[in-house]
Amino acid sequence: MNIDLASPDSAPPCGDRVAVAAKLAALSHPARIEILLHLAGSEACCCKDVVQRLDLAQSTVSQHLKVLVDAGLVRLTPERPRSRYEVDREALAALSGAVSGLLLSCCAGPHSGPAR
Amino acid sequence: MNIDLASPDSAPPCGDRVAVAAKLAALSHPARIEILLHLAGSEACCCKDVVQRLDLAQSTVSQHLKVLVDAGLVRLTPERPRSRYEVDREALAALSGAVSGLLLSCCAGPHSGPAR
DNA sequence: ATCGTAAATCGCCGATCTACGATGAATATC
DNA sequence: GATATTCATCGTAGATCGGCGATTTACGAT
Repeated sequence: MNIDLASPDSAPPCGDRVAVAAKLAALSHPARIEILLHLAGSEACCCKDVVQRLDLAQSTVSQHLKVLVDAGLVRLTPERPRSRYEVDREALAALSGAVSGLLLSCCAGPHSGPAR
Repeated sequence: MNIDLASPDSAPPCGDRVAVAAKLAALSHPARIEILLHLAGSEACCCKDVVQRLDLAQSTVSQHLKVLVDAGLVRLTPERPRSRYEVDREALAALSGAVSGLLLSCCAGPHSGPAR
């Protein structure tokens, strides 16, 4: 019943705690953070680039990429010679805002929360 | 957490990513997000409070709290009648900053340097 | 037609997570 | 002492994750 309606910032209310948790789960693996940073560092790159950089098997990297794509943090363009992966910068910015909103609201103290 | 990422050849913070990933893993469960918000809403509260709020078994809640404590997001004062849990606001603020920095740096584009 | 490459998928395993009930320890209270 | 409360821990079952090799798919090139 703790549905905070008065979300201060632009962050949408609470129904997305599950959604935020899902995206954070996608981010909660060092290899995937590494992949994200690598993708962000280049315009777009293919699976093999990531494999070479990460010292993981190709199948493993493909799985990690899939996790990121499924979470909506990375966009996949399945072109034929080689697929192109690129970070979804809007999604990352939105997630950044959501996480900050969540964490900072926890920092704010017992006053700001509607939980009472 | 088995992390053998490949070459630490990159100068940027790398042990850091593992630490951030670990904290995000602690946050990547809806129940733990809920717990964090609940703790943030009160000065300090005990396990039983959370149990009543979350409709989970006491042992399960205790486990979730332990995850949050181990991740350094919640402080535990094991007093004897009842232990006190409270959010570590500094840690949350720091994590917020780290995550924002990470995500926004990914948003910045093929940046730093002559990447084209 | 055959080969090689890039990527996705499958099957498998060990490890970890989530949840629960049961048990045990420490402290009040009667 | 007996009892109740609160919490941590143990053992468990089932699900999911992380990793790999092997296979499949879809091209392009020879």
